[in-house]
Amino acid sequence: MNSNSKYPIPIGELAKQLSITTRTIRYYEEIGLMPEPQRMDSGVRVYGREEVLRLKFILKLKELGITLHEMHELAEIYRSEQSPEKVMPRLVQILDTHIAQIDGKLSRIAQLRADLATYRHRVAELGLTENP
Amino acid sequence: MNSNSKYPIPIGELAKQLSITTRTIRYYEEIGLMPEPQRMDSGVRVYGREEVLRLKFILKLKELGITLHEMHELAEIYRSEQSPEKVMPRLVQILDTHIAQIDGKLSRIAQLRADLATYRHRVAELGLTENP
DNA sequence: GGCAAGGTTTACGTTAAGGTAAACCTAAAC
DNA sequence: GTTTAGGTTTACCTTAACGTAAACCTTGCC
Repeated sequence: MNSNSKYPIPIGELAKQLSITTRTIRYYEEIGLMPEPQRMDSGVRVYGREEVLRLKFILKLKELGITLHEMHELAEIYRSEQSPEKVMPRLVQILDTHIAQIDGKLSRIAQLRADLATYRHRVAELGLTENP
Repeated sequence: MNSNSKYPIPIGELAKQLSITTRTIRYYEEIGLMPEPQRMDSGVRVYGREEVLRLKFILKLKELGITLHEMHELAEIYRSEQSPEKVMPRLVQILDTHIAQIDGKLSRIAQLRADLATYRHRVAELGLTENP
């Protein structure tokens, strides 16, 4: 075991590790999703383990289609309640809403795809043409 | 049977019927997704059955997450090939791509939801907090 | 000492899919 | 004849999530 100085990590390296840009990290700070980090004497932002975990979670949720706005809402709940127990229901609710939407869209698009395969010769009638 | 003058239909009524705004219809024309329609003497746009079908199809695809850009691509293929047979493969391909993306997202988000239910008490570690 | 790498802040640019407003026209209604 | 409803074009505004550029600073390196 080593206290292998992985942390604190400067913004540039963190960005590189997560395959995002420093702009993105600063942007999340700008809109209040990320906390104001420690700075080096030169003013460079450096991040600790906590903040890195938080950022990773943000990226994960984003990848799943949760908007930064929704995350902000969750962060607000946490900030005012200081309890994960209060955050969970809302997070689950948001996830369920997304799941429902995605699920519906998936079945409808699959249905359309099936219809197209069956009625291949009738594409024209679906309106992709101006000539009957 | 009546030639129940449903067509040609002026832009305002069409918009109302489809629950969109006239701006949207004009926008689709602007970007070349809808053809330039007939006009009344006053200059008002009027649409025939063909164009209405086309617009409905556009709205359907849009609802399913197909971008206007992708539709434009399909329209281009049709315009140059003049054959639905040429359009179909690309349309199916686009749909498949979307299905794959949606499907992946759906399973990942469902997985996260399940994880949250199981590790409810560990939300903090997921980074939604700044305090270990 | 000088420059290149990598920061900093401030601020304007971008994309998608329209919204909204201004200035004008015309047809129907009162 | 003038208000009202519904068009027309032109053109700037909006939101999300950053990109990009300008002007400046600090640190390591030759």
